[in-house]
This record gives sequence, C-alpha cells and structure tokens, in this order.
Amino acid sequence: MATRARRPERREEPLSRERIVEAAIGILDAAGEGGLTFRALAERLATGPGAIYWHVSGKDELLNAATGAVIAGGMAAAAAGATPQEAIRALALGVFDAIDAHPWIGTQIARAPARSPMLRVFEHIGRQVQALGVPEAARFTAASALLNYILGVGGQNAANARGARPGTNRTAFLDATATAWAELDPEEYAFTRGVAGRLRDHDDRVEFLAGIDLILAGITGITGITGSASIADGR
Amino acid sequence: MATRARRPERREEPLSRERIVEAAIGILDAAGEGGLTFRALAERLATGPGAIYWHVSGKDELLNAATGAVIAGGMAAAAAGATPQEAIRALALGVFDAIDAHPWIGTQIARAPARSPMLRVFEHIGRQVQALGVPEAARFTAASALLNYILGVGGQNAANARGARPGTNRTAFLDATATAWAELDPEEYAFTRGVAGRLRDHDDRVEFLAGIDLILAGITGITGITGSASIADGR
DNA sequence: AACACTCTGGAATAGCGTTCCAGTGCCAGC
DNA sequence: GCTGGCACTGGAACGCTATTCCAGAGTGTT
Repeated sequence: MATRARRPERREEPLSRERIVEAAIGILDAAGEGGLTFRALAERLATGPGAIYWHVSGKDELLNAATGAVIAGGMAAAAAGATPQEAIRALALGVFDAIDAHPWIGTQIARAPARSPMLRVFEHIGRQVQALGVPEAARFTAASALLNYILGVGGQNAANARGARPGTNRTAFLDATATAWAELDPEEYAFTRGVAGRLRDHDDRVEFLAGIDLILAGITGITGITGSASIADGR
Repeated sequence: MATRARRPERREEPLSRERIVEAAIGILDAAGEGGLTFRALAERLATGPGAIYWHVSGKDELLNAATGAVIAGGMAAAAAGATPQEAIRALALGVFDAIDAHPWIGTQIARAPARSPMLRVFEHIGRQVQALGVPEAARFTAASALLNYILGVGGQNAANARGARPGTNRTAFLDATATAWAELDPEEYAFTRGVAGRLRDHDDRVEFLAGIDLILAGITGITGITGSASIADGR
C-alpha cells in the first residue's frame, strides 16, 4: 500500500493556508473589514497569532488571497452563454454577485496586490470580446471598459451594502436613499431629484446588466457588425 | 470701521477644520494612505491630537472631507464643453485627473461615507445625459453607467499608481506590466498576452476617454438620435 | 475684575499587526 | 528503539495606532 496516505495530524485538522483563508473569509463576511484581526482569526482557529504567521506572510497577503478565492468562485459559478454577449453578461453577473455577497471586496479591488485575480476576469472578458468580432485595435479598449465598469459597480454596490445597517434589507435601504434624494436642493440637484423615484422599484442586478448592455451596444455599434471601425483609428 | 475684522488669533494661523483637511491631503499625497496618522498630522500642524479632535470627529470624517475636497476641485477644473458629449468628457477627465493626482482616493471612493461627493458628479453627468436627449426612462441607467465606469477606472488607476514604486515613471511601469503580461501562460492567458504589446504605447487618459466614448456611443445609439428606445422598456 | 466659553495639547488607554522564542510532536537515520 | 532534526505551534511582548480625558490658556462678556 505504498506510502500510507500521509495522516500524521497532531490535531484533528492541521492548520493550513487554505484553512486560514477560509476562516478569514468567514470573519470578513460576518464582521466586515474591521472585524478581521489576527486575534479574532487565532481564536476562531483555536491557535495563536504566531502559528498563522507561519503560513501567511501578513494581513495584506491574507486579504489578497481571500479576494482571489471569492472572485475565482464567482467566475466559476458563471456558466458560459450561447452567444458572446450572453457569456459576457453571465461572467459579469458572476463577479457582481460575488462582490455583492462579500462586500468587503469592494475596497480590496482598488488595492494594488489584488489585481492578479482581476487579470483572470480580464482574460475571460477579452476572449468574449474577440468572439464578438471586435477588430484587434479596439479589443483592449472594449475589454477594459467592461472590466472597469464591473469593478466600478462592484465597488459602489459594496459601499452601499456596508453603509446600510446589517439588519435592514435592500428595499428599505433603497427607499431611504430615494427619500433622501427627493429632499435634496431643487436647484443644485435637479437631475438627481428627478430620478429619485426610479430608485424605489430598482433591481441592482437588472440595472447592472443594463449598463453592460449599454457598453456592449457601444462596442458592437462602433466596431462590429456594421463594419465601421471608427474607434480603431486612434482616439 | 465697524467690527474690527475678527483678528484675535492666539497663534499666527488658528487651527480650523479647513486647515486640518488641507494638511491631511498634503500628508496623504506625500506618504500615502498609511502615512496619515494623527501623530503625523499633529506634528505637521504643531499641535496635539486632542486639538484636532475638537475640529474633526475622527479619521473617517477626515478622509471623507479630504476626498470631497479633491473631487470638488477636479470637477471645478473641468470647463464645460460645447456639446453634451464634450461636457461629459471634460467632467470625466476632471475626476480622472483628480484621482490620478491623489491615488489614495482610489480606495476611498469605495467607502460608504465617501458617497456624498460622488452625488455631485452624478448630478452633473445626469444633466448632460439629459441634454443629450436620452429619454427619461433610460437616463438613470446611462448616468449610472458613466459614473461607475469613471469610478472603476479611477480605482484601478490608483491601484496601479500605488503599486508602482514612487520613483518609477509611468512608461517604465507600463513597460514592466507589458513584459509581465507577455510572459503569462500562453494557454490560460491567450488574450491578455495578445494585447500586452498595446500596453507600451498606451496613454491612460486617451484610453479612459475611449471608454467614455464607447459608453456614449451605446447611449446615443440605443436611446437617442435614432429614436428607437429599446432600453426604455425594461432590461 | 471675574466669569464662561472656545480651544489647546500633553498624558493615558485599549487594541492593532507583527515578531520572538521556548516548546511540541513527528519522522529519518542510526 | 533511540535520538537528533525539523516543521509547526501558541503565548508573551513590542511598537504603533486611533481615540479619550482633562487641566489649563486665551478671549469676549458682564
């Protein structure tokens, strides 16, 4: 029976980088960004801070690993669509939902070391942009625009989720902001006041997808199907 | 001479919320997010932490005020354009440049309390969207898409700026990432590798504007000029 | 002249990320 | 079967942080 499948285990489940990241995600989800301390983490894992540092170099790496794990999960959840447009929508929704379920990611994605997980998203978007028939010169711009929009929405959505009290649900929050917007200065915030009502029966995911469609329309309208590739020549 | 223009001043320049925020921005620009401590701030203002707390409720409010001041400055710098498209471009560039000049804003914009300065940006974008002739039902979506894209680019750009060492200039950084991308796994990162070369002669501002134009094309293409308002009826 | 009131800044507190290190238990070589 | 090495542990300690507290200085009003 060869090499007795390695079962030393001085404890039921030995400490490992994977287990630490998993516990960190759990704490982040439950207590938010500020709740993740090495002390809390040590307590949850029934160990001391020193043991954690043996597996993980520091808090930055930990946050980065947690972000990567969640984003990767969100992308995996998105099943590929039939058309490139549908594939992009599914991919975007996967990332959107992942950020929505773990709002602490919102601030992480604007951090330097967190950019490697984003590269995977960029790659997948880029392939679908290519499949869309976008000429080579415009592909980078198109994929970047989509990714940046997704990250922008994710960040803002996460800020909203963190801003609302843990108890209140989404419709109550939207109602509160709609009311707040409606009470803004009529001169200074004429437009915002005007669209405040639209906030009440507002579905974040639908709105998000509408934005994606807007960008997709811009991409195919300018570069694709019609054949006129005005964006391809500079600016 | 009426009410002797209020010159008590027990020190040359009395402490004030404005002066504190100004000093905070100075520290943030010089030393980054981590460099802003109440100790450093107190030293720069030649006072103690207690005095600062009398004018400002805490670090969160301080960061929020600093963000607001910078964003407001960026918007003011953007002169209005002749057409709505040009006005949107100018406004977007103003915000872009403000974030670019103060990279620490990148993480701030994804924070809950920092959303009030963004409301002003949203308002101005919305007005131009309206001027563009977008039907009412689609205005919210259009303005949101633009704002989210701007914030997404800002966040990612700031992450890049913070990631690069303070000394290195932009072209050196782009060169480094282009090389890194070109060395990625050919199977897994086929698209990213393909566009790596495009990174070398890449102007962030031009690229940013190209994305704005893409979204504008989507907005006017779907809702405006042609008259077909497919986006107006749901999804 | 004395009060009230705004404003100051040094000292103190609790909690953070991180480091240090004495120790634990397993495995390889003898 | 012993023993030395080594991966791994976790409690204690360090320097730093945001924040609070408070004794008091300076100024306008009475």
